[in-house]
Amino acid sequence: MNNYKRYLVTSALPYANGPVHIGHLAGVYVPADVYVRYLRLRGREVKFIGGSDEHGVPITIKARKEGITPQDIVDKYHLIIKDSFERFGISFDIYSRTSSKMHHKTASDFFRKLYDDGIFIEKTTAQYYDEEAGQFLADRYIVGTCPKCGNENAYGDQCEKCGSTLSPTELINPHSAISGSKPVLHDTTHWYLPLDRYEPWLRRWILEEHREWKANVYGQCKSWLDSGLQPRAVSRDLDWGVPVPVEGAEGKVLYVWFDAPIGYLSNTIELLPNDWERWWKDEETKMVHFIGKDNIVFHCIMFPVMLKAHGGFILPDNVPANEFLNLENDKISTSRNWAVWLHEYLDEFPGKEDVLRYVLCASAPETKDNDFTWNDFQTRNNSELVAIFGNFVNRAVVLTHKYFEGRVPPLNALTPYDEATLNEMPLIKQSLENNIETYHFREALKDAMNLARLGNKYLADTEPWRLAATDRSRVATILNVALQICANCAIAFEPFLPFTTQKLRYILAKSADSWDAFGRPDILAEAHKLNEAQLLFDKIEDREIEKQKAKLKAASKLSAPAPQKDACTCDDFMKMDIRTATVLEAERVPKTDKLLRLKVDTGIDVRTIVSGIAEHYSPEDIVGKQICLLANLEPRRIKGIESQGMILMAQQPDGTMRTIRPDSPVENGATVS
RNA sequence: CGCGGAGUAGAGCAGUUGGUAGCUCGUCGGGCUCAUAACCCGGAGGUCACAGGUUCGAGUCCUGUCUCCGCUACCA
Repeated sequence: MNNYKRYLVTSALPYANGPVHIGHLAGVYVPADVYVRYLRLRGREVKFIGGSDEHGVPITIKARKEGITPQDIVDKYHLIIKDSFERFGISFDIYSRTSSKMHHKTASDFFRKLYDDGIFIEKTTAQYYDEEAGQFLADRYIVGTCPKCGNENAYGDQCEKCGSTLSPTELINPHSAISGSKPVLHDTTHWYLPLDRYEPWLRRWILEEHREWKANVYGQCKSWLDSGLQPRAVSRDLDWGVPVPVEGAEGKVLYVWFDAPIGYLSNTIELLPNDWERWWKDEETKMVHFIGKDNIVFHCIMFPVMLKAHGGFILPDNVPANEFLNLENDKISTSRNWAVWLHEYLDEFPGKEDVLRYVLCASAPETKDNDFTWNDFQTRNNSELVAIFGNFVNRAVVLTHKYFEGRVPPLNALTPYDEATLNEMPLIKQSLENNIETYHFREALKDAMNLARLGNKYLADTEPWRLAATDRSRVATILNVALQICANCAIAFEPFLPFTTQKLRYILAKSADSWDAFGRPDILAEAHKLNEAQLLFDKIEDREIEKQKAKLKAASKLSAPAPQKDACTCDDFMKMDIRTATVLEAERVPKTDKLLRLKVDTGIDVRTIVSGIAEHYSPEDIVGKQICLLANLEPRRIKGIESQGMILMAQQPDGTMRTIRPDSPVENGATVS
């Protein structure tokens, strides 16, 4: 199984339009770092490649919004990200960026090679163009009325109200989400990677030769392959990115998903300008991509096809994709600021890098989405790191200082129980190795913790403190065994908790051991002098946790009111006929989640209104209630029902809605101004 | 809508080829006192999402249903 000579490990390139948060860490960087640290410790040749992904539309939008250049954005976040990874101990051999010269050249050459080999299909299509902003619009940045349900805020690719998939040209009254202007259709030419031509090869490579891939990865690939692959555009009309290296392709750049994975290659070349080929072209190199589940198709379908089409490159041996981490029962969201940011954590919990590494690894979303809570963070620190691991080391070292002046006592006659305990260590080592090599990092970490548990149990069962006065020779043996377990912990935890093991080695006055020493009962020599005991971990108090919870809530845009809209004139407002009305009847619109069909008395007539409030009001709640109504809104058919007006609702930042109504009943049809 | 993943004790997870449901935390009881009131032992707690089916036997295989997540904005 292990005939590989070296390992090339990549982790998904974080997108440089925001800092790194715990979701990124748990999904990708912590497992990848554990893996490479383990490999290095075993003496394997390994390179760990990372970098920022700095191209793509969202960065240009963000820049426009903030009135700065895309380069300003990526410079800012690249630095924050790179710095926070370093402080957190993510041990990249290189952390570079896709805006680098090397990457531009590599990606450009890569594209050009495929172009010259006639791999691409060239197609000209009509796309919406925003003349005011001077750019073509991605589907998502075109907003208009859904032709199927009448929702005015449907996106160019999908209507979120009725869920139907759309193309931008189907939208009624389309307008640009960037400038608000009406987009026009312009012809544009793009290059497509014909994934379909590689389908038979992909089927064999993945479905037959890589059955060992994780269920989520394998299943997703199978699903894509079974539904048939389509050519995929690899260029975009945009002025931010790697220019398409073809005559007459001005104003076009490589699609960010074509460009980004090449970043792994560029960054390797940057790291090893004279030696990179060994890592990308030699069949004896094992390439592993650590990613999140949203990236599966790009790393398992697109990038391999790119590498295959280019020729001469090895392919990934495995793509261990993780699921997502939630935070306090809600999705992590950059835009809503619902996240724990790494750089802030590092500032607020100095010296506790390993606590976060531990918690994220112990509850990593390996098989399904998982939830990070601050309470869980505290519990894992206090009842696992402090109580099991830290406490065991402290007991062993304190006892040694107390009875043997801090020198490792001699190992005298072993009891069967001593031997059984020592024999456990190689078994734990074996299990830990198996788990890491099969990407089961949660279980591997549990193995390491079992070593500390073994130590605590050993001390409790042998009770050296009771024998101190009567059988010094026996106490010597017990403490020798306990200290050997400590020394083993210093190796076992090294991939997971590098800061802690460094501290532990200091306490043991020991330089780093190789992995081969793990499992051995004689790592520490007799009479070896230890340093003073110090605590590996500190308890985390309730108030620190409460502080974080409060901070999260306060920072989240959930609690921030929406910003003020652009100014409007009095005339604009007076055009609207807002009046009071009473709900006479209400019923759910079948097969919808959000819609209620209401019959209301407006004072001038009784009319039907379809309103998207079913998630906030049940029909019984609202019948008989007085409400305010925008009466002269153009009628619109929603789910086949004509809606003659709109009910005024107050929407809170968390999305919940309440009706607006007079504080005491008024006559129906009273005008509101 | 479709496709993929997930649904196992209060919480977080493991259950490989079908053969007595396990682990960690929490909880309750006991022990110990070297240790950051930490540690060790024991108990309680599960109709393995739901409904059918195959089988001597199903958490595991088959069929159907429900819920969450992804593919589909920000984003791992």
